[in-house]
Amino acid sequence: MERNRRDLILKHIVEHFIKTALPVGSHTLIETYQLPFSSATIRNEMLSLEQDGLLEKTHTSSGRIPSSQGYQYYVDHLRSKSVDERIKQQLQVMLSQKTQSVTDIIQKSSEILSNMTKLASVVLGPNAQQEKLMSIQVTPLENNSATAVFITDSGYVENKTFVLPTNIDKEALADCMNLINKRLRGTPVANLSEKMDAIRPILEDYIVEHDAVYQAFAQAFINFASERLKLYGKDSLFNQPEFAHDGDKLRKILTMLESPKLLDEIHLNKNSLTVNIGNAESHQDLSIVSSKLKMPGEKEGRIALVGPTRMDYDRALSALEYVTDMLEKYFEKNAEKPTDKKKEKKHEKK
Amino acid sequence: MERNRRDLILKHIVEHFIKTALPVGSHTLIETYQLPFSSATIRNEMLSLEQDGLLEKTHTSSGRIPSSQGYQYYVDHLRSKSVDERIKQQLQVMLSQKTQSVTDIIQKSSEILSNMTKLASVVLGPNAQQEKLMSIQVTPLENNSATAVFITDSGYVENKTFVLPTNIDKEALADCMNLINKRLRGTPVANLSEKMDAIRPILEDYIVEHDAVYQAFAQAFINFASERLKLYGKDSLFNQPEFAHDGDKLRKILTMLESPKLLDEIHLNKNSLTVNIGNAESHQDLSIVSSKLKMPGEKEGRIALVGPTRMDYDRALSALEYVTDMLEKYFEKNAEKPTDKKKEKKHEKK
DNA sequence: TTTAGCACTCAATGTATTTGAATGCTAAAG
DNA sequence: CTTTAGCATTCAAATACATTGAGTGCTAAA
Repeated sequence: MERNRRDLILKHIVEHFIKTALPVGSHTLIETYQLPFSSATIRNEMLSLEQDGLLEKTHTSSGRIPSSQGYQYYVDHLRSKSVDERIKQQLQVMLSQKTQSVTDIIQKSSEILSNMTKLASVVLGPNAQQEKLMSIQVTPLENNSATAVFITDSGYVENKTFVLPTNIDKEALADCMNLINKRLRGTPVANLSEKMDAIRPILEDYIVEHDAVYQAFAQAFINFASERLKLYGKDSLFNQPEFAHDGDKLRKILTMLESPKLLDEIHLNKNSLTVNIGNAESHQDLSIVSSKLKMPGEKEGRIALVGPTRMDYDRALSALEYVTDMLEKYFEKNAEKPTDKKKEKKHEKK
Repeated sequence: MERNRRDLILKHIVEHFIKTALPVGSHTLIETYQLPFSSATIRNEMLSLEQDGLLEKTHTSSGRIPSSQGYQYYVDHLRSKSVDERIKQQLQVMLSQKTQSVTDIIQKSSEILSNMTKLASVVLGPNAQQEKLMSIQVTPLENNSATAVFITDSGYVENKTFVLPTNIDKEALADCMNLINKRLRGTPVANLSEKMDAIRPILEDYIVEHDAVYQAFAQAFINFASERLKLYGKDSLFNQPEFAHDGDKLRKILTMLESPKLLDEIHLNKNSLTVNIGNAESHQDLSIVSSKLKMPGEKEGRIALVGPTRMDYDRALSALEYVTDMLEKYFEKNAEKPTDKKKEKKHEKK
């Protein structure tokens, strides 16, 4: 019974604070939640919770707000794990559409998540070790330039346009690219840069201005290696009251969202589901909730939700859990499906 | 003489306000610029300028700030047109690098502009009427999916991955794509959507799951048609004092920067160089300075600088003028250069 | 036409005072 | 031993009020 009351109070404080963004006092608590205790009792419990580091005060005579630990405890033991029906619906509708690529699906899921939780959603693609180069194509354009297009096995495309001082011989180019493709196909994109040395002689053999091509390739490979990260619903954050009147804070958040630090933080969340609360140094007032996502082809990505420390963790976590679960099931189901080897209609040349 | 003094005062007021963001009073003006008139004289002139709608007061007994018209007059008649040497240098260094594509050059120029002016820089690519489709390639991936890559004549790449419920016959696919390429090459991307009907029968002929491909193409064509716009140095805006303490305003600005309205505004600037000042409705406190840019192949783009109404117009305009001038010269020069028809080394098959 | 001088305005700043939601503690009641 | 009533206390936030100073407009003299 004792433990129960303590938890109940903490739960209410966290949830009330999440709603109002205002410190919660003993009196408010009794009134709004009709608790059968006196304010003094609540105060005693609050004192104890504070001593255990789960609550904080903004000043000596203010109400309490949850501490990082308090949020953590709430997330681990107290939240209701209720999934918004609208998310279920939207996800189902989305998944029922046919011929969508994996990327499409993840992107749309991420948008749904962001819309429903009003948080920014970050998608981290499979890392450069897991992605393999599928094909390189070079298309000559006008003006002595050409575009190189690189595709990975999961359909990620990188491209780079470059200028050749001389016109390019299309046949030589095609031959050359065939060779390079054979050499590089299947290489994890992380290792492409190392293989540059290997293809240089091939380029030299076929193309006068091999250096331009070499540079273009090198550049593209570097881009490939840099983490693929997509951000959705950044604007949701703007509407959070804590940032509304503090331009400075908002600015920091936005720079944070585009900085590599964000990635580091998400990477730190190794578990399948973790909460990372406002660690003073890197992202004050910012929390990250993230979840691993198994993708087809033994690949692994991550979806994360980013928002103010005072975010609705129950909502965010439940939504995130639900969505990643459903996606994994969907991917598994579609992988099982016997790869239909039926040939395409053969077309007789006209 | 009279006209001169008037102009001098307006010029100083505008420039002082641009520096300080504070209303300028008669006394301040004399002191900081050592003017040989009494404060009363200045006040008389200021009154007259105000009556002509070039100055404004924030309250009855405050100093003056320039009105929109005031800025406009300043820009048209008063600014010094001095180009920062650092811009000249940086641009020169950048242009001296070889084998850069047009896009690279424009992108880097835009970054230089943004850095030097501390404003956000917007690049508007050639419109969908000017860009022509160069090539379509479909690459099969694993998991029954495939990626279609579309390239325009100036090297802009669009791609779309889709899933085919059945495995794809590579030969049929290649034949089919050859046909479609022949049919569509050279089509302005704006007109691609219309031509979808024409390619449907071809797809039906060759590919069982033609609908998936059709959808993917349609989607990519829609993306193509949507304006290509790049934004650089958005963060520069954060550091502007007017936005620092007003999260709400900052938020509006940022949403504005990503909204299609921005495009409309830039499009309205038909002249080669115009200033568009804080029109109450769409973008309060925001000004756009934009310039046409002739690109190789009879194409036309636009570069714009976006910042607070109180921006350093002289600096911004001079920089923008200088950069677009230099780029156009560069493009012309490189077009003149006789297209070197020298063949590539022919490679003997091993 | 210009300027000195003066009365006046008003945002910004500073200082006190009040208010009220909260606490902690003590002592009595359950 | 737990709960509660009651009371002194704290402190941010609101309110009111006075002060300051940079600015104006106007008038009358240079």
